[in-house]
Amino acid sequence: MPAEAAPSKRMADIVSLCKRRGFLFPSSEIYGGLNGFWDYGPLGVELKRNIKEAWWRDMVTTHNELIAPAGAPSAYEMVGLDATIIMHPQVWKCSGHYDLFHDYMVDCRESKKRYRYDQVRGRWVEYRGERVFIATMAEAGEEEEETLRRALKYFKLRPRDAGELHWDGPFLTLPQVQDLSRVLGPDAQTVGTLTEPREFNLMFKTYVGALSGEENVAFLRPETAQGIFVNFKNVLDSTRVRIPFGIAQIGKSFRNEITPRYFTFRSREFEQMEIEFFCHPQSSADWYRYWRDRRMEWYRQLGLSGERLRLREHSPEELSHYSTGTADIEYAFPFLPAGEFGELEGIAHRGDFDLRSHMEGKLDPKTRPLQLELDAEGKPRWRGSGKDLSYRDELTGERYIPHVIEPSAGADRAALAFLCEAYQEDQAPDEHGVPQQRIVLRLHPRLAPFKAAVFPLVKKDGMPEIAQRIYGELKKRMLVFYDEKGAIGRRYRRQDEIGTPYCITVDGQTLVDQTVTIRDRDSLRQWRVKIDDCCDELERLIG
RNA sequence: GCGGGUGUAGCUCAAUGGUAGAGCGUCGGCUUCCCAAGCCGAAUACGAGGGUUCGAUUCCCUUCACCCGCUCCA
Repeated sequence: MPAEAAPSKRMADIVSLCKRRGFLFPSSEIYGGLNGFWDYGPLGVELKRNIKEAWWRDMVTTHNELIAPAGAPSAYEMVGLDATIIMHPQVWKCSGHYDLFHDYMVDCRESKKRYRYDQVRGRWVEYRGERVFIATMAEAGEEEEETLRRALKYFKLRPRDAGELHWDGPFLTLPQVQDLSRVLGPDAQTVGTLTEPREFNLMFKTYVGALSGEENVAFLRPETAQGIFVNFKNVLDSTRVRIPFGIAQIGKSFRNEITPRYFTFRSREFEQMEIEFFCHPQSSADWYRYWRDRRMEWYRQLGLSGERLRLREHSPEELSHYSTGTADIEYAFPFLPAGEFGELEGIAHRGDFDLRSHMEGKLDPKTRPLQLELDAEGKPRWRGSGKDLSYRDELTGERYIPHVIEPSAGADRAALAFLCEAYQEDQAPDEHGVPQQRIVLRLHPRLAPFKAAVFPLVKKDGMPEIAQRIYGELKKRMLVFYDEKGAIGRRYRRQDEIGTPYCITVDGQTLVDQTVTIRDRDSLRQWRVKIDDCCDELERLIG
């Protein structure tokens, strides 16, 4: 193995290749680009399509509902869905995204930290005529001690002088404080460093209809999952599926990320590949384990087999309150510091939180068992649809609200991981047998943009005509590339750099015995096959 | 959002207060060759806006984008 380049260098090389070869471009680049948005070029779109198609094929179309796959508790059904990007605003209120993605934040000019407006708490204190609101982010049990400590420090007093401080009133949250100029920020030394609260809306807002007003505000979906939940009953009523079954969806989602970063890793517009798998509460834990392992295996089989891929089970503290299990499939992207991993996919046991929230109204995820979230007047914070989203088992007569296992993958992150994993610089001999550096994308043949390239060895003796005929035949079955320009070695290298797994070359012997060579990208091995067998051979190799 | 860095051809880089060079790549031609670098030729660039100046790619300001460190991360 050649020594790996430094992470940032390696990532820069990958970004450069993506640009050079047409995998990825900055969005609207001629106008200077747009932060958090990326376009897929001619090769990138093929790669991403192949990823999505592999996922859809493996999860949906080739799934046999008559047989329990290895590791699955039972056989199950899978169907697809394609919901809209803009949905009824109430969807996001009941899903929790509206509250969660709709924060007011204050910034501290001194500490450069940012806080959620409603999470900053503190209390008024007075000392020798100066009245200051000591703010803190400390935990509930520690806030008393913390504010005392910081008040003493602010007034330059010793602990034994604590009695001279006059505390005024109970703990308040920042929204209850009128004048931010007298607030000592949670990490500040001087007062009045907090900015006025500013709205941070992580959902993209738009308006339905020609008139814009608060009446017809809508949001671009921040996840595809909700389209599945709100169609749960439609799917049940129209397809005869029975639990356990899954609904799969691929589609764009939008999040107004505060800090888009790391190439396409954290983009504001991105594509998700999600399954909501509905099952009986009693078997949900088994299904969770099945999906977790199944999804991990999917990445492995498509080439993320090394130790850069890992499965990380969330610790109990990390879990949503209603979830009994969540695992992330993570990849050690080269742009991350050594030892750090970035999420490719999350597999979450979501219980009945989503269906019940859309049924009864938004549930409070902090309650257990889950209860309706109430507003200050004791009324439901967000009303549900009121529709019955429970399921009746026709055989047993049992009626229940299914539990949900959610494998949620990022298509762009997968594309990026496959690119990073595939990118290698190795040595290949030149025409004099001298090793030369070679850039090669060792993409899995299923994912490679071009499955093969077809070359005439030289541009004479009828070789181009034969090669073009082969190209025409292959083109009917797969994406292939034709090239007759320049030295043969150079043509091989060009294909190596874009991950084409096989090259078919028409040479002198072809004219004699109607065979061509097939050259393997990774081993550089060549063998001969009959022209007529070319296509079958390739399809066998690609699998 | 804060701090630091960067921005010149498709890519990687260079030079310069008097409008820019190279390597690779690309295209055309020669070569007809099984793993890029043999020959000839060609095209293509100062992120955007403003200011200073006789003149700005160069200096200043603003802005945008990318990278690094914070912050955020459902």
